[in-house]
Amino acid sequence: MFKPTTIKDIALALNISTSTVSRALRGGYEISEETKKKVLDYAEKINFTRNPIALSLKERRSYSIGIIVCEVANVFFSQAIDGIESIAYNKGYHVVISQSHDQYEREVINIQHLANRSVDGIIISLAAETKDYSHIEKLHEQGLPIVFFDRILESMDTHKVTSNNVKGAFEATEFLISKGCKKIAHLANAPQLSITEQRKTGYKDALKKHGIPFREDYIKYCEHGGSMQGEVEQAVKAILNLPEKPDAIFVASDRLSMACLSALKKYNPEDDIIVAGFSNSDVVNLLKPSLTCVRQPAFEMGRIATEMLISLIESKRTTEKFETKILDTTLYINE
Amino acid sequence: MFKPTTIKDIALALNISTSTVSRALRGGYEISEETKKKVLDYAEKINFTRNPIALSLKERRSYSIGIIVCEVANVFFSQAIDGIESIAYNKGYHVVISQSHDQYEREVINIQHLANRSVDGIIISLAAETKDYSHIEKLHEQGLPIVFFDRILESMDTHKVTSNNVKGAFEATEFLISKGCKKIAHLANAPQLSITEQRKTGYKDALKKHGIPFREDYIKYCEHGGSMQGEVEQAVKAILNLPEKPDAIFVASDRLSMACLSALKKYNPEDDIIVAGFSNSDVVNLLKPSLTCVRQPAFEMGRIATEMLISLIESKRTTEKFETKILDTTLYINE
DNA sequence: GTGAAAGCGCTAACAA
DNA sequence: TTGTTAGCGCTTTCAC
Repeated sequence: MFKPTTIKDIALALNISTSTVSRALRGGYEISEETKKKVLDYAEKINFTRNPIALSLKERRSYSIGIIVCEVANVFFSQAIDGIESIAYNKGYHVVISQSHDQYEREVINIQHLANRSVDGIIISLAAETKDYSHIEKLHEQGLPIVFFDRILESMDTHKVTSNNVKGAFEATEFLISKGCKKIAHLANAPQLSITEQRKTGYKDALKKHGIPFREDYIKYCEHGGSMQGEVEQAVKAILNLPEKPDAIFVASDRLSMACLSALKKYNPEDDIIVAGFSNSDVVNLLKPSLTCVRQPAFEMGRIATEMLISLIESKRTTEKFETKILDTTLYINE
Repeated sequence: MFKPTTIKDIALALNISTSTVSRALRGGYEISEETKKKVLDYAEKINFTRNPIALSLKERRSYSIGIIVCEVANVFFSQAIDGIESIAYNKGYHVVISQSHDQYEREVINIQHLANRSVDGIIISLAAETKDYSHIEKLHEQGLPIVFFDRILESMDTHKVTSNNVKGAFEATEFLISKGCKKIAHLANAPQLSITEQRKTGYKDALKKHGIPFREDYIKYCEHGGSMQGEVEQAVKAILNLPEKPDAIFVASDRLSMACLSALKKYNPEDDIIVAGFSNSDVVNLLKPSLTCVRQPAFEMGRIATEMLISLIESKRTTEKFETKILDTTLYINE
């Protein structure tokens, strides 16, 4: 069996008490340089590290933060994770990643699992399916620090980080209009998501500015964020079968964008539809059909969310003022 | 502060002892149905879960497994993670993911962090940079269960899972030959990786079978697995500048494949080079230049590795017989 | 069938 | 400056 050494072993070996060892180890005040050095040297020699589990139990915190995203196989989220890690590491926190796969049930299980003090706080981007938020609200009321990013819960009073979805969507749509498109469909994420509403607003604003009438039937939603088999294909087919076939599609997410291109390749060999959409993919310049994309500052969003979370965790006062940071997107044109 | 309820609270509320509560909660023998029901109902009502940290301390195990990959933003690894999760969840284990970013230093830090009993075992795919394995060997000697997948450490006696890299590389290379290519370069990963050697072997075997002379200068290595800025571009340029310009490239990994296509698009507008390489990307059919790819059964590899690891963790006997599973790849042709 | 008590590894009063 | 002790939340002998 894997049996690590404990401070007791050190105490025994050095013939001192465990509390002395403990004090020496934690940089300690109230301890002679001599004993301290002795302990540190020995600890170094046997490659000792304190048992983080015992530490957690004692200090009632784990120095780890939980993060819940729909999936890591999504460049936006993996970049955000890198941003989160970059801060967390420096501040001595460990990062525990879990995936909801856009399913409500998985989100509930994961958050429960993380919560019960196996993490000190949570950074979350909601699952597409989630409509009921009580599992999160309950924890929040109990005092668990929670920071939202990307897909946020507007109604909850805590820190939030998003990108400027309205503006991003506006620019993408306006780009399509500038290309001469007049019949612009919108392939959207689940309607209950914050980002869906925001991106839809930007889309509508752009249409309005350019005098193009908005038509509700030009929007097709993917209730499961595109994670359900055939979901996106269905939606794209529906768009292609619209009474007046669109000449462009504005797509609301990375996953949807890729699936949309695949579907178009399959069902629209004429290749007469221009696509613009949210995507942080790094191979976007290699794609055909091509994709003009709205890029979110994912890494930066992750950084900021983590700074916010750690500040929540480490602040004694519960009366911190909460803020919502909105970061700008950039349009990356591919033709 | 976040203050979860404990069995003590339940005991107090129900006016019984903590040990009784504990017994009831864990399905217990030696307990009356009546008390058991009472406790269970109450626990249910207040949505109680046992503190996993206290449990870990007591049982000397965490019911969590650590996994170290170079990066999650890589379809092969994210699929493998999904496979790992699928088994781990069912067996009651939590999954802790960390990324080495192909850096030796990060790998060491991560594995140390995971090891000290905050996980019960580790599944690892080595970082491209890693040449010294003592950080892993030490833990292994101490009895920490370790399973390798993908990039394995041949010399360590433990369970391993890989795909049939030799065969996969052979098929990809043979495909290029079947297309009439005679000057096939090889864009390779770091030379110390197990997969690099294996894929190179398959490549050489195919050349040999078809009477094409192997030339060492046709192989370009990426020491950092492509994670270093400009690394792949350099290598591709070197390939393009070979005295006899190649008519095909066999690429050794997903990340390298994408970067290679980007570089080709930029530096080889003639588009007269056929590329085949390892990749599990799901957008591969949308790429231009196109990429014929060798797909690894990532999900399955993750599943198997996890089953192996959990069997190691749960077996009392240290004298288990170790095995190396080799799974077949499939060639996915794109033209 | 149930409770009291010890202990997992560590820290932090409190004593000495 | 150092040691003794209690306790973090839970399980598990050992009594009753």
